[in-house]
Amino acid sequence: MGVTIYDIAKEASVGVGTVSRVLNNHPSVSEATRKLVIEVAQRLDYRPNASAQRLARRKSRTITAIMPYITNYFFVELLGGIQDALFERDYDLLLYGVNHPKQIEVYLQRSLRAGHSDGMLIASIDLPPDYTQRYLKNNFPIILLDRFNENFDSFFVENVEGARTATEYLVSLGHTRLAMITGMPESTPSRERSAGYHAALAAHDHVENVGIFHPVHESKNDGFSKDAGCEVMKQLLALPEERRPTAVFVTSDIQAFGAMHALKEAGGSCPESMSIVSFDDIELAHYYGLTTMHQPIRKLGVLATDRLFARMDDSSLDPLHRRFTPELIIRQTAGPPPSRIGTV
Amino acid sequence: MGVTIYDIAKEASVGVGTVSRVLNNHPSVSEATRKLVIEVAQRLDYRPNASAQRLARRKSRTITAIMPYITNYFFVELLGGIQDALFERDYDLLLYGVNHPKQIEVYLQRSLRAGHSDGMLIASIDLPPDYTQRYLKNNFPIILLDRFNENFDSFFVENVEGARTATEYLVSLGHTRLAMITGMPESTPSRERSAGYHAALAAHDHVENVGIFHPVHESKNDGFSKDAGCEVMKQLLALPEERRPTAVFVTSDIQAFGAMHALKEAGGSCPESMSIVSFDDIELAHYYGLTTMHQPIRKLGVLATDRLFARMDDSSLDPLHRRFTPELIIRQTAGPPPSRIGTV
DNA sequence: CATTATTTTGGAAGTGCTTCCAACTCATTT
DNA sequence: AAATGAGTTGGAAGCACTTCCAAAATAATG
Repeated sequence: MGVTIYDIAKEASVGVGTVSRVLNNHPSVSEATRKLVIEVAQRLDYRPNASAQRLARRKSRTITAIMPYITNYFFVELLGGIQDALFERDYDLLLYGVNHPKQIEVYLQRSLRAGHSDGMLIASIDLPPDYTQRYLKNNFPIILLDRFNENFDSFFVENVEGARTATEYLVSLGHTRLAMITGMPESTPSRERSAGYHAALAAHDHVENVGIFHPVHESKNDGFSKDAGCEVMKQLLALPEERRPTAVFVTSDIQAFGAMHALKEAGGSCPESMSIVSFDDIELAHYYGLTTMHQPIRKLGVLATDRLFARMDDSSLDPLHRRFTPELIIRQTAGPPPSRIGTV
Repeated sequence: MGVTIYDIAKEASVGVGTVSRVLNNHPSVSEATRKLVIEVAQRLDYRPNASAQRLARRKSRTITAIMPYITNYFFVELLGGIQDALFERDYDLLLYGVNHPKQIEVYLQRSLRAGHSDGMLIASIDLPPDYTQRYLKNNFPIILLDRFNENFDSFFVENVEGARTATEYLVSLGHTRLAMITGMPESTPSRERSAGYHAALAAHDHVENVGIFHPVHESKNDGFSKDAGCEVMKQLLALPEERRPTAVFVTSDIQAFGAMHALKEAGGSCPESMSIVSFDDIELAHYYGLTTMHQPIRKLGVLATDRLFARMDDSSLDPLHRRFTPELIIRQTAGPPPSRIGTV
C-alpha cells in the first residue's frame, strides 16, 4: 500500500532501525545518514502510519473528551480551553459529544478499549458507579470537570458557594421574600445550587422563603431550558401578590431568559416588578443585561487538561479536587424591591 | 500488560483465530465455542486494543473534522449534525478546532499521517492549493463544508443567492438607497455575499447603491464580530442624512448586532430609522428579532457526513457539489423606509 | 460404510512501527 | 600495536490484532 520505513531503508541502504531513529530524532545517528534518510523519505513521500506507531509505542497521543451539549457557550468555551492545552503538546482530541443521555454508556464503553486514548476528560456527567470501579481498576487517567468525585481529580465550580453569593446579593438589595427556580430537582446543579440558596436564607431570619419551584412537565436537558423557566415563572405569577416573591434566584441563565419572557408577557418588568439573579453567565447574559454568577469555564478546561497530562506522567498522584469560585456579575436584572405602601 | 486474545485462546483452549472470529461476530464459529470464548473474555475482563485493530484492519473507524470556531452556534450545530451521523455508524470523531489560522497548516499536516483517520470533513476553510494536490494524489476521502472546490465534494450554502434574496427583500419593502456592511473584503463570505448584493441591485435601476463598507481596523475573525459591525455602522451614520442608506444588508448576524448597537447609541432605532437584514440566523438572532437568512447548518453536517461515508466506500465517485439555499426569516429589523416629505 | 460436501478450527503470515542488543567502526589512549 | 571507549548501525523481537489457508471435524449423501 503506502510507503513504509522498509522501503526507505532499502532505498537508502540502511537498516529500519536507523530509519526509525532518524524519523524520531534519536541522537545516535550520524549527520550523513540522517540527511540521507530524510532526503529519501521526502522523495518517496513517506507518511508514517499512525496506527503502527501507536501500537509500537503503546501510546496514542490522543485524549478523549466526553461532554454533553449543554449550552453552546459552555460547550465551546470548555472545548476551546481543552484544545488550547492540547495543541501545544501535539495531542489529538477525540470528542464524544452527548446529545442524548443513552449515548453516555456507549461512549464510556468505547473509551475503555485499550490504546484508544491516553486519558479522558469527563465534563458535566455523573460517572456511573460501575465505571468508577472500572476506571479505578485500570488506573486509567481521567479527570472530572464540573462534577465532584472523591476518587478522581475533579475540577468544578463551587455551586453551593455561588448560589449562596447570588442569594445573599438579593438579600443585600433589601428583598425579604425570595423564591428559587430550578431545573429537575434531582439534577446535580439543581441540588447543589438550591443547597446554597437554603444556606443563605438560613443566615437571614427576616427573609421569607416562598419555596423552590421546578418544572412539572417532562423537559429536555433536565429542565434547563427557556421553556421550563417560562413555565415555572408562570407558577410564581399565579401566586397572590402578597405571597409572591420580589426576587428569584434562577438556577441557570437559560431558564432566566424564559422567566423574564413570562414576566414580560404578564405585564411585569425586570427588575421593577421582580429581581432576577441566575447562574452561568453564558454569552447571551451579556446582551440581556442579566445579573448572574460567572463561571471561568475556559480556564477550567485548560487547567483540567494540564492536570490530565500530569496524571498521565505519574499515575500515582493523589486525587486533586480543585474548586473554582464563581463571580457575581452585576448587570440590570436585579434591583431593590418595589417600595410598597406601608414600607419605609 | 493487558489481557490479549492469546491469553483468552490459552485459557479457552482454542486458537487465536477462533477468538478473533468470536469477537468480530464472524459466522463460522460453533455456538458452543462462541459461548465459551465470550465467557472467558468477560471473566478475564478483556478489552481489545484499538491500535492493534486499526493496524491489522487498515481502518481506524475514525473521521477527522477540522473547523474554525466561528460563532458558537455555527460550530456546535455543525458538530451536532456530524456527530449524529457518526454515532449510528459507530465511528469516532477526531476534532481539530481552529482557534488561530496558523493552526490550520499544522492540522492538515497531521491529518496526512496514514491510519490517522479514514476520512475528513473540512468546514469553512479555504483549502491551500498544495494540500489540494496532496489529498487528490492520495485519494484521501475529504468533504468540504461551507466552501466550494471543484475537485472535492462540497456542501455549501448559496451565499450569492442568499444575499440576493436578502437584498431583494429590502428593495421590495420600498427602499431605494441601500448599503452593505461586510467583514474583511477578501474573506469568502464577504466576497460571495457582496456579489449577491450587486446582482440584486443590478436588476433594479431605481435603487441607489451607497456602497459596500467594511472595517478598516484589523479585526479578529475576518471582521465578523460585533465590534466590527459597530465600527462600520458608525461610518454610515457619519454620512449626511440625504446620502445615508435607509436600509443595509449586513454580511453576518454578529455584525448586525454591533450595527444595531451603534444605531441605537446614535439615537436611531431599527427598523424605524434604518432597516437591517443579515445572514446566518444564529441563536441570538431569534432573541433580537433580527430579520436574516437562515442556513440549515445541522442538516448540512449530517448530509456531508453521509456523503463522506459513501466516498469512503467508493473512492471513485465523482465530486458532488451540493448547494443549500438559505431561507429568509422575517422578524422585526426590516420594514418600509421612513416616509419623507415629498415622497409618495 | 465409504465418500463427498460443509462447517469449524488452528496457526502462520501479515500490518508498520519501536526498541533493544549485539556488533561494528573509528578515534583515542597506553 | 594493542586496548579502550564512544559513537553508529543492522536487524530481530516485540506490539496485539486480522485474515487466509490448510487441516480437522462433522454432517450429508449414495
